Amino acid sequence: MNDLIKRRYEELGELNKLNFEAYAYDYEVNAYSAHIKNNFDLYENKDVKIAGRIMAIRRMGKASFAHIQDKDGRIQIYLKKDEIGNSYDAFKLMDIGDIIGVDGFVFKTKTGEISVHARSMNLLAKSLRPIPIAKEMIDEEGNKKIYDQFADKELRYRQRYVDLIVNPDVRDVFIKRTSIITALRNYLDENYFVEVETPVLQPLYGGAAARPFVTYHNSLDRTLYLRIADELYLKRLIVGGFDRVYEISKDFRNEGIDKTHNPEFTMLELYAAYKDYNWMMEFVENMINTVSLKVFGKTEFIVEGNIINFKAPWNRLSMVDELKKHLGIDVLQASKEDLQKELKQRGFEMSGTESKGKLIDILFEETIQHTIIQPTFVIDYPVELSPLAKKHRSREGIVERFEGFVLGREICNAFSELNDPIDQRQRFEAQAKLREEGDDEAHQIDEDFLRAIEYGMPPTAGLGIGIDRLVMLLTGQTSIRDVVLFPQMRT
RNA sequence: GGGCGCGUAGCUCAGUGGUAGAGCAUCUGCCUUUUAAGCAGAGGGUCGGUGGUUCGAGACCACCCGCGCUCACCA
Repeated sequence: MNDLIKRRYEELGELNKLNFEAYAYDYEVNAYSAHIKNNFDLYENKDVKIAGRIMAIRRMGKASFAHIQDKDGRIQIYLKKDEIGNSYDAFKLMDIGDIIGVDGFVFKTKTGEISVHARSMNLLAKSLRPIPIAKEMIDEEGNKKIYDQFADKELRYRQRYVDLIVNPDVRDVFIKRTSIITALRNYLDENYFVEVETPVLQPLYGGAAARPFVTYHNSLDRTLYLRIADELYLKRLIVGGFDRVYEISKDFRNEGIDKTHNPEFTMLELYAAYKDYNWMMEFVENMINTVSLKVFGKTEFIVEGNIINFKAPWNRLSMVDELKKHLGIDVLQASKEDLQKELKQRGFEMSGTESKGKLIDILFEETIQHTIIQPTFVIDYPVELSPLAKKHRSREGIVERFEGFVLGREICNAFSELNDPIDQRQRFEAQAKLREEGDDEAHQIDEDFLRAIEYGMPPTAGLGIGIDRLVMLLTGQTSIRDVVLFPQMRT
């Protein structure tokens, strides 16, 4: 044990001798730092009870100043030996990191800082470990400078509780995250969507192209999969007569971890009966427009030096038309070999097992996708890539599907849902064939899902939005780890 | 999984083969409106781990662990 920790255990004993309980049961808080500072005229000379963690101490013999941090920020407290007696001796044994309650009146110091002049002080929880304290200073231009900030990313993610204590910006991002999700929920609720919960443990996984986590149920004696998507269960509910459903929940994909991928991530999926993908495009742009106004009061964001505007309506681009325009290739007419040749010329390595749809997808990703900066719906995807989407009503070989892109990154995926059970069976069979050929991300045949839509599923529009990535964009974070409280780490 | 980089005090970092350093934090003393409080003094290290090279390794070499960036796969 290092000396800093040993010291704190000793102080704990000393505090007990002074009849100071190190771990209290409660404290009647009636004011918070930010509210006091923002409403000084209401609070001046009024009594308040505040509580929080000591973040800085300036002792001057028989009087001391300290900053304590509560849920909203920091406020200074002032303690005088004359006035708090025994508690002042206890305060001498306290450290940065300890949690205290202060009862006192609000005043302004000589230098103008709004503070609480203590009448009494209670220890609520003794901190036994030193926190990586960062000192703050406001320079002449009013900019906040932080010294020795706790910056080691590994420690910040593994010990998020410490990160949250010492890096206030981190807390702000997560509060924004919650506000975004709340705003999405409100918007959906106002539009008559019903929030539901569907199984995380599934006997068959589906609804996306991805490798699953595999687990095992002992008493059922069978393999179960952690869901990779909610889609097939939510559409069963559309069959069951819910007109509009949504679910916000974790999906799990057994893939690599990087800046934009965490193995468990939060997905919003929603389905609306009697609507198609054209309706859904308007719905999405209005939803994001509304949410950004509600949470941030604006639709314009500066992300990585680009001004992004989420104001509806967003651009629309046809994937096949763009490829024809920019590369002069009609991907629908072109053979698989033509596409392979085209990609090879551009220097892309292929395994040779890619389907034609996949080749079109690669071509699009490599040539056009990264040029899309402003929020844009890319429409009309090849049928091979979209086994759950309805065929385009007038164009051969493509489906009624769109993905939303911002800054070259996908933020949502949607389609007119395939409700023809005969077509759906054929699509599943095509996927099964790909699977046999070694594509371990190809869709499994879900007989019960087929059975469900054989009862009849109304025409339906469906949408999935990766919440983590949406939060990244709106809060300006460049790593998914900075919008997930406890990101996956090697153990 | 591949490539590049990093790991030294609680935190942030110096230290290019010869006694392990700084600032903040901690401790002692002084200080009753300070604010990166101040002044004077003190303590604190398995230099990520294991081997190796060397008279001598924090530094050089090998392997391992962890993290970051990046490429591949995916949302």
